[in-house]
Amino acid sequence: MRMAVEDRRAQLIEAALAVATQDGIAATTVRRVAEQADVALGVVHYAFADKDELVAALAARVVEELADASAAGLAFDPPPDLPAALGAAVAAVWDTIEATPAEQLLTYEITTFALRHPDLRGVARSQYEVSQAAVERLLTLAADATGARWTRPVPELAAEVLAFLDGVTLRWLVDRDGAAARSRLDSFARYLAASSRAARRRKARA
Amino acid sequence: MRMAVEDRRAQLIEAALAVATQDGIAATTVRRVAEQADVALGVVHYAFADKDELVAALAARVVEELADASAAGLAFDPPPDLPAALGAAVAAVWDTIEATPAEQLLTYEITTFALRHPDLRGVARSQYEVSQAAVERLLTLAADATGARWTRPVPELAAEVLAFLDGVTLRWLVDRDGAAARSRLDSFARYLAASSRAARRRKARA
DNA sequence: GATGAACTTGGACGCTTGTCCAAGTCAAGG
DNA sequence: CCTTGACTTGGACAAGCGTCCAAGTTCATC
Repeated sequence: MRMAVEDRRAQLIEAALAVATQDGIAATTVRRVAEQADVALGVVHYAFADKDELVAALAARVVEELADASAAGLAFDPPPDLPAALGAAVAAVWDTIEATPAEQLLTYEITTFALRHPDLRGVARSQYEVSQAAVERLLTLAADATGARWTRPVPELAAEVLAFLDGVTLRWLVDRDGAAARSRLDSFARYLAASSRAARRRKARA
Repeated sequence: MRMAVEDRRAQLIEAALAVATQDGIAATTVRRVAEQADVALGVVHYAFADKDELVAALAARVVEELADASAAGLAFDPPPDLPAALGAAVAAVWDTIEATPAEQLLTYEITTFALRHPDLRGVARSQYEVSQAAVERLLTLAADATGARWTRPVPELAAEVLAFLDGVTLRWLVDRDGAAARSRLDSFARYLAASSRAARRRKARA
């Protein structure tokens, strides 16, 4: 079917994402992408100058998806106090992760791939920028909603949360022990709550 | 030069390790390995039936190196108390990591690679088994040396340490902010120390 | 010194990869 | 209707890949 080149690009990026999610970056060849999109081989090189350009677009798309998923993680139940709110947030985030192992694996693949290709270093950086910002928002929101305050800088806390979450996720991809992962996250959530001061009844101020 | 087939295998594994460390698994082709070892192409297939067999041997070698590095991390200064001991241990481990970024990256690459190839799943598992055991030894040793006791199961603590360390390392590979990494690890070490009871003067008992 | 097993050599093979292009098809504007 | 620019097609190309093998070399053993 005939398409405008920008629409074609979008379609091919989705196709590349599908292939990469299923079989990894290494298996994401121009031909596989064309086949997935049900398109002639030449079309791909009409829409993208290089394979590198396609891969870069794919990487950017993965970061975008990461941002979407992070944003979705911000919706959690009405929390009574900070510890409970953190627990709920952690559970929500983890549910998303546990439901999408292939996407998580692809994220790590993109990271290592980017580290091997200097021109994609920016991609790896933006992965962390996006995630860091999302966690900061979540921490701030949790504190605000419960009227508590963090006793340490939120960016530092967010970086630690992110590191822990990354490590737990990667290990879970290997051992698939969801219960262990949840327990580790809960433990960390309790630690985190220790870096906050409870509300002092000034909830009605705003 | 003529060699026994097992020596040849060892040599080729080292060559493969060198190539993979420098340019990643994707760039680790049979030809590159042969060239690195300064050996004819056919030699590789005389020593290994498959490329898969070579890669499996490489992966095992990386795990082995991980074990060695972990063991080396157990040697740290005489600690006065547990928090200080943990700080010293963390610093020692981090020094090793920061000195070998390419090796760290390769470790993550091996993990994701193994996750994409079901027959290598065992490799990914043993990466964690080795690291987990090393961290457990380190935690036990630190407590023993300072006469303190952990108030939570060591395996749980070790798993959390490992997750955090993994996450911090991966992020450092991307942003190369060593100061931030150290600060995060210190923060976690303090949290860890909170899961211990100080010595009660029964040091002379043993 | 002859024999046979162990190891090396260099090249060939079929396949997949990214890239490229001439010719064809389509849709819109004059 | 015809022209023009945009998009598609199918195949070709060289390079790199893993694999294989027949012939050559080396070395220990008898």
